[in-house]
Amino acid sequence: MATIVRTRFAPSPTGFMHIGNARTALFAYLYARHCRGRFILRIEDTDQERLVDGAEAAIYRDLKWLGLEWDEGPDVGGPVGPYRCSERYHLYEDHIKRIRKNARVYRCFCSPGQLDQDRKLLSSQNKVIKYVGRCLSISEADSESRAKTDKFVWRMHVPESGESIAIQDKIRGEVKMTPDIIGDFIISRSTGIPVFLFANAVDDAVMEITHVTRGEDHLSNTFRQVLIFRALGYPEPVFAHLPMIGDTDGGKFSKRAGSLSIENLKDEGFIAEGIINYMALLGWSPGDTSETGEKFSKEELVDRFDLDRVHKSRALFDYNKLRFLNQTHLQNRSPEDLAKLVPPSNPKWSGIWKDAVALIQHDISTLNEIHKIESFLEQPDFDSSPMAADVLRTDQNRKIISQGLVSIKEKISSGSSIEEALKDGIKKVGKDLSVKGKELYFPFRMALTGKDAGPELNPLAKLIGSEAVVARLERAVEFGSQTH
RNA sequence: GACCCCUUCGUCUAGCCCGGUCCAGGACACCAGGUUUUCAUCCUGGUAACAGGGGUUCAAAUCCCCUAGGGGUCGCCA
Repeated sequence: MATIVRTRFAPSPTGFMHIGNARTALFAYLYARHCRGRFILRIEDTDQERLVDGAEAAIYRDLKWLGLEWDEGPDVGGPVGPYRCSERYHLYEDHIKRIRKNARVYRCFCSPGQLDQDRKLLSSQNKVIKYVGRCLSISEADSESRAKTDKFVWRMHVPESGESIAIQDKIRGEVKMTPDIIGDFIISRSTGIPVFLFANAVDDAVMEITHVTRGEDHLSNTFRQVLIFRALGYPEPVFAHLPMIGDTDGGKFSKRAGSLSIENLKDEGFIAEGIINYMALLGWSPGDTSETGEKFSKEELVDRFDLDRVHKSRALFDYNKLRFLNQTHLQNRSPEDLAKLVPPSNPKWSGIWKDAVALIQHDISTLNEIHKIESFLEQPDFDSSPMAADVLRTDQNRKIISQGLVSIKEKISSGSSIEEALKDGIKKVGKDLSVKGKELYFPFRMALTGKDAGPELNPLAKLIGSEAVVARLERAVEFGSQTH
């Protein structure tokens, strides 16, 4: 029986999903799909105090929006469920019992305050900070009787003299740690609920996760989890500790994590294809891209992705590159599609909206920028634009525009389309007054749009129609003469 | 403080395992030129990096050692 690759994404519902979480999910997803394996979603809600209302729903929403569909999870079920840790307590209890038989596990009655003092003392002496072992020597009989009245946690003992513990990491290779600095660690709280370290290891084992992909921040704790796997007699999974993502400002990523949440990015007008493409390139490389470019669809990523090519060092988030990649994916979409996704602010534009969107589709990096086209659909407001005044009030430009207007009107009345009329009209003034290039075109752009940048003029003219074109030019001439 | 991980253009990275083809390639950003009779799009070109120091070798971005810097962990958080 060939073992099927099983990866999981195991977020805790304590807040929004930021780009770091999402990238972890993406890598687990891509690897599973690449290997034709299974991608599992597990909600780690063992810390009831930190649960945030709606956070679990947000996880589903964001993953779905990104297109990272899971094969097993709390909502869809699966063969090794339930997939919510809070519904698996009976399983953890069984495993606590089991580990008591297989390993040195003991009750610890130390209070949190006591433990805190211990750590401070150790720290002031520049010693390794770990549990001092105060409760290790309590006899089984004493332990049993104290347990009836006192609060206690379960600790797993780590012999100091043991061999160094090695883990196999798919990204970092073999990583070793000597056991004398690990210390006896808590596996179950005084409430009876296991800590993350334990529940997470048990779940990964029972759910037969073959590849544990997670952030590098878990690397140090992995050694304890390996001890748990061994004591329980479960095979160890392959670990893949992903590099962290840092902030461009050099500051801590978490400080700006809010603005880098998936929800926020979506609100800013980024599309799933763009975000997926960008995240894949953060910490992973497809190799030589000089032939292929860096634009990849999710399917192409599934095809190429492998944990072997994940980087070891952390990557800094680069907003510019996200925008660029988002733009390339935006250019791929049909104008109809985009028009539907981003409706016009004013329903009166519904009829021409698709064509309007087509006009700026290639100039935008986010969906929200589509609305920029709306300002070109209205008569420009010259009065509030110093630049328009500068341009339209020169003698030469007034002449250019008014002569052009005459030609354009003639063309229209002789049956030309507005595009043709505008094009030929401008050409004619250019010839008559022998001006060309920017000198010729800029006055018309300003007269028609009131701006120095925007979509191509001829298609825009077609979009707004001949009446609007004439009206705008007339208004421009009038405005240009006001102070003369 | 201890331990673990990391270190190629400003940023993401290729190359590193299997030393020579690398006075280090691509992409974003930036700058310049071209196309579009403006801007943007698009095309072409340019600036820009092997953290530092020792070794090994005919030859090192690539192998070894040290130093420095960055990150992570050390919680009845995950």
